Amino acid sequence: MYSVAIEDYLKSIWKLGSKDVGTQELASHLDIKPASVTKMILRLTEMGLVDHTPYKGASLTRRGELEALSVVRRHRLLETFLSQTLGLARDELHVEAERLEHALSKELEAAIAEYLGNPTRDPHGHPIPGPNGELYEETDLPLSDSPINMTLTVMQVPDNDSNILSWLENNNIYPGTKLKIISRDDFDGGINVRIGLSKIRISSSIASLVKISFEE
Amino acid sequence: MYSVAIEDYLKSIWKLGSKDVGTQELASHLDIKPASVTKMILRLTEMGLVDHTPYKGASLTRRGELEALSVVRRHRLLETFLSQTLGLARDELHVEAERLEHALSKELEAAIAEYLGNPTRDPHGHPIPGPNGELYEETDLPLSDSPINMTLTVMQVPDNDSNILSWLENNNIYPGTKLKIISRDDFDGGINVRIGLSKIRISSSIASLVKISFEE
DNA sequence: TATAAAGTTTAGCCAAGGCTAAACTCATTG
DNA sequence: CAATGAGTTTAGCCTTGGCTAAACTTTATA
Repeated sequence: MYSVAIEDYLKSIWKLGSKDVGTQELASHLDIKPASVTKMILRLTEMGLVDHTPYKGASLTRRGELEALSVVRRHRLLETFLSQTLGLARDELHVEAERLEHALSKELEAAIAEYLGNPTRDPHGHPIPGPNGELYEETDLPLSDSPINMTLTVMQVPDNDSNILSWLENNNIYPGTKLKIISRDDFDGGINVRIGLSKIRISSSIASLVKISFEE
Repeated sequence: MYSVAIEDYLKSIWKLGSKDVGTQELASHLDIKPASVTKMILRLTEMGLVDHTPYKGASLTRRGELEALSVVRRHRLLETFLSQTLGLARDELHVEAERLEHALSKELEAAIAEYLGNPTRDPHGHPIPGPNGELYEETDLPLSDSPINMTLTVMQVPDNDSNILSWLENNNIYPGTKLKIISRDDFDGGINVRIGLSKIRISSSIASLVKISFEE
């Protein structure tokens, strides 16, 4: 069993992408100082969870990646479970799962997955890694890059910003929502969309966090 | 928010009774060394959670007691929740709740309590403290001290020993079970009981951990 | 009542995981 | 191509919460 701190580091590196992650980038993501990150990265390298090139950055080894996926799996299963059983709102899920994920045994993880019918998406539409780190190919596209005048299905909303999330919720945007882009504003990339009968404008920064697919 | 370690100390002191708890007793309950306990007790005293008389023992202050009750509440709510939703067996509950209890926010605690209809007993029959530390009077009696030839209702089984617990379960002894003591063996205090159609013998050590009431 | 045993505390060590301040690297860019 | 500034690392410190070994109390017993 790895410590909470180690699990958080691995999860953060995983979220920040497959390429080398910089010390500062990681530090701000974890809300700690760069010097602390360097120290921990050395330990993680020692443990074989991370590859580190000084002054360049760090990336997960296969072992580190599997551990990160395990944390992400627990997180997303918990979000799904809390949503289904307690009916927590989408914008409350993240913060609760964030702490519980570190206290979930393999057995309880399995029981929850079983109870939920082994879901592959959490309530935000994010894919849930399998018990051995299997993660299906992501084909969802950012709404900000999507074509005009096609019917799009929202597949994912962000999970970690409850302000954005409740704004989206209030505008009926969540996984499953159908919408159509009417036009794009040149000056700032904001888009105007139709959802059912209403039209709303979505800023490009938010639109880049919403993922869609073209399927029915 | 107190650390996991502090919550565990307070819970242990609470479980070990209202009188002064000795260093060694606490150490063995927490499975750490006495010297470590002394050090932590000094910190807890400093924090106003514990009263300590050197070479005599420690007891909870009111603040410490309230915090302990909060941990116990979370633990027992979690056991109840995991039992209800996932159908975990009574002997699996304790160990899972033991880690989750430290990661439960006030909000989630409230949501779970609400979902369960504010239960006052957990699946082992132990009373669940209220949100402000309210704990109703315990009137349950150890089975080992109970009178012969009366119909008794099992109210509580232990929560922390899965061996005993699964033995009891296999013999249909759990909260709600009706039974009658047929006789008591003088030589070791073991008792012979009738449960429905079957008769079994219960050792005095186990019988002292099962609590009953005389109600219907 | 002196002393041994049992229990408690103190002193000092260690690892984890933060921090600040200072030193170092590296990619610019004048 | 030297210098500057951004980013990274090192050095050294701190707290938490364990540990062992040694010192100290208290209690029980001879």
